[in-house]
Amino acid sequence: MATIKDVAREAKVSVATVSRVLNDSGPVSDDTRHRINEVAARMRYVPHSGARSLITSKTETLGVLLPDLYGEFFSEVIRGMDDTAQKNGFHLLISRAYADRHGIETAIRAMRGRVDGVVAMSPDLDAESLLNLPSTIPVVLLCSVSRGNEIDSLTIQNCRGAKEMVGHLVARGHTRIAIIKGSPRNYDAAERLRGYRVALRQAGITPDPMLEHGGDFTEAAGYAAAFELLAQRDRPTAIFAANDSMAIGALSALRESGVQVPEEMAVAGFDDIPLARYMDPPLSSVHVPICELGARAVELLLHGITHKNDHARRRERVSTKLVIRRSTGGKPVERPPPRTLTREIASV
Amino acid sequence: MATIKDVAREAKVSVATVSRVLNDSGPVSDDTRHRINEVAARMRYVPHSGARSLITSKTETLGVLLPDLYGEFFSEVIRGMDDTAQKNGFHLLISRAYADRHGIETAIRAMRGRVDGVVAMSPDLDAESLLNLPSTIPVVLLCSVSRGNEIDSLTIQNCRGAKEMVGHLVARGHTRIAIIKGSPRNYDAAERLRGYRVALRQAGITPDPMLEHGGDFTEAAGYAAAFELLAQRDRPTAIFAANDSMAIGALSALRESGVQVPEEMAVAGFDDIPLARYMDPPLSSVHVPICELGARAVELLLHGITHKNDHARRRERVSTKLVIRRSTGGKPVERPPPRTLTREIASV
DNA sequence: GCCCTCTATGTAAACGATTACATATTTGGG
DNA sequence: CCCAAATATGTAATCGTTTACATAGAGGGC
Repeated sequence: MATIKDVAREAKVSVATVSRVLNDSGPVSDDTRHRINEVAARMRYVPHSGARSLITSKTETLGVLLPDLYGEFFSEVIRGMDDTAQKNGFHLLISRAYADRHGIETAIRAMRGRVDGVVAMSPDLDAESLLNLPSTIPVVLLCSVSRGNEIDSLTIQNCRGAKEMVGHLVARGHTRIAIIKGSPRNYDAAERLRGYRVALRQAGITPDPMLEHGGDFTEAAGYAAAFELLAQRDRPTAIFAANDSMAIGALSALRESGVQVPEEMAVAGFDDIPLARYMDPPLSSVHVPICELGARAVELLLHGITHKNDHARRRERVSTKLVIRRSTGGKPVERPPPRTLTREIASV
Repeated sequence: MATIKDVAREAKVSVATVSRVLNDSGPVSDDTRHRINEVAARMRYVPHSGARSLITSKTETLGVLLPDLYGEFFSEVIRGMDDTAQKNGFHLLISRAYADRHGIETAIRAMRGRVDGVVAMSPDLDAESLLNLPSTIPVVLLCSVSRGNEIDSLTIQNCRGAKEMVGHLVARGHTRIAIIKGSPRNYDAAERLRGYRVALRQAGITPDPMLEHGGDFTEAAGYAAAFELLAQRDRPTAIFAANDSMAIGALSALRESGVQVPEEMAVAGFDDIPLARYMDPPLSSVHVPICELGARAVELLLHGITHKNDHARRRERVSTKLVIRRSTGGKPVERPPPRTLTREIASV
């Protein structure tokens, strides 16, 4: 593979001049500049990033630490991150890591020298264990906060979103509203549960432990939970699932049980994954701009990297939006946006 | 940040000895070994990977080039890749790139020096344009083949899978079977279409162009396509969608149109995403082991990296499995696997 | 007791870039 | 026409590793 020396030799200049052309630093005559560019292109020269990072102590790479993620969320958050990173000339080094202290620390160590900063998604509530990270590099915490710690963090407006959704159910006359909770030690799950309780209290309803059912964000969990809720003596009239996957599982269970949605049971989710509107009935949900979440996380991180010194630590929150569809008996029918494909759409 | 020199000074040895301990190369007395390990741990020393890769010309990082991907596929394929990579001490540098020649080439160039090999997913049919890549590093092509080229490739058994599904529909008595095709220039889409046609011909049915409807793998496309197919004079009795997302869109459209599935119209998908079984009715599909696909791709790549010289080029294919549920009027009800959560499941 | 072979360690040269500093050439003002 | 300033280019140190080679004891066979 061609090195800068090869290019220099071929163009009959010194390596310094080649470097100047490539980085556009220092003065070079137009003549030499063109010659060097031509030679570099011809030889398909690409600077060795390792060598470069050795001397500049910059890698132009961001580390991304993710826990085990379910479909839509994973791809969307990475999409947002990658777009923003690429726009700024950065690469993404992605790694799945156990969300516990040891896992994250190991992963961050393994990345030292490879990255200029890290976005760590650790929805685990133990985030405060990240307190004394060997945080010699900037870190942005995604979907969790580090108590009392000097780490940037970015979270979803979980509590507000849940509050609004439950408020909507209350407004529609429901008083026995169940929740299918998210994974036990999960930050998002905890916040959504909090929002649920706050909304109930605000409506003068005392949260009933029997109506708070465990879950783990999977369809299977929602499916199982719905059966159990149905079997209760004093059955709820509405189910708020902490994410869409569980809501979809619940819908499936209700269907099998012959329970009409939304007439006999209203169902709501959280996340507003693309599929939500294609459910039967279309699922009311709390829209989360996942892509923007990723984008913003990278922006925060990049800011932390460039302004390493005078970078005030921040905590940001991306806002959610209530999306009401038929599963809560909301608006009539929301049609998916028409799309013209091979032929015109005839009968919509 | 601590360097090898710092450790050497602190442990009162030369850098060579430290290096030997860290890489377990060459003889070192137990005494010094322990001392160095202790010092290194205390100082939180981590070797600078750039410097290391400079001299060893290994980065222990794999590049992953992905096109715009939809949810489930994306996360699963990365899960498989990351697991296998981590097991072998490798990192993943992930980048989304336009699937065309220019995009891939640019992306691969940008990765030079950063990675030891690349998994490029370019479902675009133009894959043969990758012929004369500056392929100085091993490349594995995912979900596409490079015609006549010396590049490893790994694909899904699309044709066989589609054939089996359409065969199943035929076996159930359908003769007018429509297909909602995938994205126009997509390899998987083309192969699934081919399987569809082969199956029809084997059943003595001549493929009807009117029954081959365009699509692009999105729910919206399936939704729109279903309406159009319904509006046809000689309506099909079964719809085979080239992926599950479109099948789900189609189900939604059929529901709105008051068409009974599977009685009036059978529906089948491809991919078997987790949601498929929670649809109404549960969706028959062709199961694709996406995670394994990613894992196998990395295995192939790692083999290509270690046996750079005597590595015979390969083309592999991961096999699919027919999963029949109610949407094609198949078996009775397939229950999701029971899951024990907070409480025991009572009434399943 | 000598020499050879291990074992343990150190020295210094790479690897491929960037960049401060030095040098050579041109330009222009007086 | 001379000198300073600006422009163009080269030289060499440096970043943090690995590793071939050199060196120095220690042990053992004769």
